[in-house]
Amino acid sequence: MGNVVIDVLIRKLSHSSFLTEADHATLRQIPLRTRSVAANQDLIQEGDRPENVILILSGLACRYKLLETGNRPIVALLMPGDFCDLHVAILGSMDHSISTLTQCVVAELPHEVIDDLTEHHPRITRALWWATLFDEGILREWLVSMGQRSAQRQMAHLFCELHTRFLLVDLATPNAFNFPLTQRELGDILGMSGVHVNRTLQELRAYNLVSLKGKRLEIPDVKALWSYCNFDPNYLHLVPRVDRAPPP
Amino acid sequence: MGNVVIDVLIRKLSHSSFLTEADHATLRQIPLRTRSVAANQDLIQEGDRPENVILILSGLACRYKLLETGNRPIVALLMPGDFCDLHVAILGSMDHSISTLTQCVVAELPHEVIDDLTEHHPRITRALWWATLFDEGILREWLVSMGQRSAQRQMAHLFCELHTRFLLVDLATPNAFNFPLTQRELGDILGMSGVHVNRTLQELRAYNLVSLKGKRLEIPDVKALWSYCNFDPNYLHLVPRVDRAPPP
DNA sequence: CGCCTCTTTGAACATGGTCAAATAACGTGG
DNA sequence: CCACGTTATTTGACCATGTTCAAAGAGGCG
Repeated sequence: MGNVVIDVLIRKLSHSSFLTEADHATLRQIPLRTRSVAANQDLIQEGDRPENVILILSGLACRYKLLETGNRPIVALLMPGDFCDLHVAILGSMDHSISTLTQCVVAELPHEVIDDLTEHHPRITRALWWATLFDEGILREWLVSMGQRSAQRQMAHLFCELHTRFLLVDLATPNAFNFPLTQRELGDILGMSGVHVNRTLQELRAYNLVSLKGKRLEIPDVKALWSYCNFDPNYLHLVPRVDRAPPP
Repeated sequence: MGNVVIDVLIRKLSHSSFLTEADHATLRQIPLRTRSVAANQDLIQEGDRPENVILILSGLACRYKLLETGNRPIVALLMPGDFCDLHVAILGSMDHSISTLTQCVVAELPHEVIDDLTEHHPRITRALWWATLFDEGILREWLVSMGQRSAQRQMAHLFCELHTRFLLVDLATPNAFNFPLTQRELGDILGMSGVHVNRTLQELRAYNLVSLKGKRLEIPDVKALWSYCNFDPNYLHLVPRVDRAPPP
């Protein structure tokens, strides 16, 4: 019964601890138009005023800005369960572009669906707001990483974060996850050249902190990696919140 | 009649183009408890679960994270009209701290006020949401700046942004604004050492792009500064939005 | 005046970028 | 399955940008 592809959204939003079973049912009743998109295709471009809200169902995508230099800094990674452009309903137009990094399956939700949810389902609304603030916390942490951490620790920190986020949507094992990006793309995320990404990666490998081969990242000792880069997942707001439990 | 100190909030939110005169009146009726806070005092600390939402009425404050290294990267500047912690109502706890940079006057709003607004005033809710997304856009741009722009252009870009933001709340002239930060603090924003801030500033001065003396920043030729760093205020979403005008 | 903080300067050093080329991996068509 | 072209990874050498450490001026404020 209902809509099973949206389960990945439910799985993510459940970490906000706002949703009830009834809300899950509501979400599962949303009619979805899904489509498959090849790798390296723009889903949305800067300046667009899209009619639909796009939800990633599978694959990896990114937010990026195109600079005059030709560089293409990546300012966010989007994974299954993430919305691309919830905020366009409020802001009116995109201030950045979104592209797939791998082949993706996405769902398109008409704005009316979102409007209806925000009108009639306060708990779901809060969960959606939680999701945008989740993204904002990540953005702050990336800014700190970029400004303050060494290349090695910055990269290690990113790996810790991605591991945690992939675990959220059941896309990681306790010690590994698929990491389909090229080193060049990883450099666009970390703000460093492809060459330096390569050297940094080799150092982390030499320390036995990670191994990246065949598009799969293995973390032999998660605790060791966490402590190497002082990873504290607090900014992801996943711990059970003691107060403000969802109303019955 | 009503509450004049909240005008700075109204002035900022008016740029979202969601609010009507009736909404302005609603906001002016909010009872405010204001207090003055000295410079360099924490308003909120990481991990706090504050009862009230804090609104800056005058002065400058910042979001920052305290690192193991003792460094204190600043991840946002808060100016009059900005909320400190709207998102705590959703996330439950702070993932960063907030400190004053100068003496500030702040207002404290009980969460119930926010809850009431979000319950009964959809246009105000959208304007508040707009404000959080405004912050997120800035965060993305800071990330791009940090990762991609040279020290000079990164600093120039920050000055352009601050000038624009101060203009929004009538705290800048067409060519200048008060800039009370030390070079060390500016370094915490830009992710560079105090020494390098000094040298970078001197270069911008030598190019006649800015002059910073006596805590006041002058921009002799705004267009020149914009084009020097390719500043495009699009990410601040201030242009009138063609669709989705506020309902009558 | 005297103290403290902020700004400025210099010199040595470290980190990461750029350029160029070699090697490896991947996908496609034969 | 192999040959080929293409893209990704790896390596080396040199260069640019920004850091660190140390110390000298300038300002602000009691």
